[in-house]
Amino acid sequence: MKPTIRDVAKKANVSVSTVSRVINQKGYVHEETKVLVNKIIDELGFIPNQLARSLTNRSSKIIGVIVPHIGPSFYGELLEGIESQASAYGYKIMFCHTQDDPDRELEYLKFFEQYNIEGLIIASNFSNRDKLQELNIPVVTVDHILDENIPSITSDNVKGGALAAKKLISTGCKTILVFRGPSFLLTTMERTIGFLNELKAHQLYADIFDFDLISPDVKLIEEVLRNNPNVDGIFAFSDTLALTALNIVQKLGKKVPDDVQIVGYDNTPYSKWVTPSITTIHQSVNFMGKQSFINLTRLIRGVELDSLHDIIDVKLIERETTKS
Amino acid sequence: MKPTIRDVAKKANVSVSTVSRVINQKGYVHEETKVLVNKIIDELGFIPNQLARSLTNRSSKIIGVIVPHIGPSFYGELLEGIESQASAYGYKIMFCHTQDDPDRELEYLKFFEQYNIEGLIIASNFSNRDKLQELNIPVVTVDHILDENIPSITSDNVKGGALAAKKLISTGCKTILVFRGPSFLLTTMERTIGFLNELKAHQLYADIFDFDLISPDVKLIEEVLRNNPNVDGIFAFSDTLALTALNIVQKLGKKVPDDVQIVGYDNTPYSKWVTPSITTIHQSVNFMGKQSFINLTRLIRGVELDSLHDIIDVKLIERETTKS
DNA sequence: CTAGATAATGTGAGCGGTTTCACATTATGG
DNA sequence: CCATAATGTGAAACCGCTCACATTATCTAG
Repeated sequence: MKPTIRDVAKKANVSVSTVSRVINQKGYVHEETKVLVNKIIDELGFIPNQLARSLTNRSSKIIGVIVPHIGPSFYGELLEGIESQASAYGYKIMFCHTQDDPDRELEYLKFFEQYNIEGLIIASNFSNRDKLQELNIPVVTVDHILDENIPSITSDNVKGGALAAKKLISTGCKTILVFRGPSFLLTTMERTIGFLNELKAHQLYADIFDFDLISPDVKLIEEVLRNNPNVDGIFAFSDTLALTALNIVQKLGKKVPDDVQIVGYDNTPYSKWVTPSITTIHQSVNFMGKQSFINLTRLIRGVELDSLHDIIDVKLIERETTKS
Repeated sequence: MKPTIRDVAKKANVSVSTVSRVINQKGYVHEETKVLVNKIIDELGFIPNQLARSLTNRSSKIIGVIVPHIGPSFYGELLEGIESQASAYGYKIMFCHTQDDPDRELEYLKFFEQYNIEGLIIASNFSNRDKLQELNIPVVTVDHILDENIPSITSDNVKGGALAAKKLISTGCKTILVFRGPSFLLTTMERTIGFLNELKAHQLYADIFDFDLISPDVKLIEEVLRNNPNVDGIFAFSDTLALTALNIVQKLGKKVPDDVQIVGYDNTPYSKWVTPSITTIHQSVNFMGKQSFINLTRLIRGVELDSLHDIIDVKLIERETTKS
């Protein structure tokens, strides 16, 4: 049986509260007894039961994290960022992946509630906004903005779009296609705006097509490309999509970047290794994860945030799918 | 304030214990009162506090998961598998990534202990075997075998190696290189054995080089390839490694698969989309995750496992980096 | 030398549940 | 018809810990 605080108290010949004080470094404790108690704690291998603590404290040292998927490297990196920061602060994270299913979201919220989580980081396109209110705990969203009043960390998608546009324009593209994600995503819309604005400034225009960013419909891409034989520039909203497009473009007998230039998004690890390597927009995902946790702990402690909506800079990584 | 069981009891005009019986469907409770209590529970939106329950039950409904990283799609998929299964069983998972640091492992074990986790899934190459014993909870390892007595789920790495060898042999490779992972990994050794055995059966031999599977040393690969100008077959232990090698091989002016054939490992999403697409060994990672959770819950319930060490089948996915 | 401040420790009531036990009521059967 | 079993309910102890408050020991100053 695991030793409890009482076991420690008994063996040290002090009261439970004294042991508690030692553990929590609160209140007065004589130096000698402190040493003694710590020695006994060590001997017994006593580890305070966090569940019991949480019960009295209402502070579980647990935060919840909701992501739509885990597989794609974006979310993997995000989780890594959050987790490493969390563990440094003594927090544990409970996470779930919703697969964009609102029902699962709800279910998970209940789960979290049961464990008195102290805060919630949401990286999915969350649908149950009102339920969130009921929970009455600090919430931070990442990669999305759910509500004006809910703090968020997003990357500068408008700039991302603009950077891609500038690159394609400066290298002479005239007939440009945008292979973007589903239009209900904020990221999709922002990148689109950034991109189109930049084009417009140069009297250019682009046709837009919506795809699944994770496993795009190959046939559809091919069809689009066949229908647009004059295309000389593509802005794809994920490297996966860029890679798939790249593949098909080549299959249709065009040279990249000579005939068609492509800019992807995410700077996934493999984008560097494929041939030709993919020019892409880099987001500091790990940093976004860390930052979201930091902001969340601020909210938990009741500290004002510097800015409600943090926007993380992005940059263009030039590689071989664009001309120089 | 969240409603407690006492609030429910008061409003329903019954005792707390009755409410508890209703919730847990234990012991006798009159049908009518059951209906009434359930109605009130619903009205109040009462959700039993899992922390409090855990305290009496010693069953936290939490399991711990330890992975070395999260980013690589292998672990992402694994986590997805575990998590989806866990949530279906009403379990939550707490996870951490150790980055192969034994100290972090220890730290996390303490964390987990504080939360009375019911079981542990380890997918990292765990170093603190003895500490594990002390924890005294069910443990399952995935992708590794830590100990004869600790149940494991691994994929059939020997077969994976053999499949790769068969493929390369059957398509005429004579001068073969193995680009494997670090030799301290079980997976590395098993694949090596499977591969070499198959070669030996055909009086063939391969030179072996150890690399980091996630971010391999590019210069080193290039050096190896320059030193082995006659190579006509490469077995790489990850798709990342395969892709990197592919890249360099082409840079050195060789054709894939005409001059050099390459077999990768993992069947990562992008392996299908690169040009040429990568022939690779597919592991059912998601399934491994699910299975590991299922086995773990068996152990938690004290049910005997069908087999202590489950081995999941692998298969060869033929693509364009090998001849047909 | 004693009052009052300060340091050190103990007591006991929760936190929100579960569970044992005792008791009351109703059903079964010889 | 009364003994015995099955059913339904509540009171209270307990899970392991924290915290407000009470108590005692020590110190300092007048």
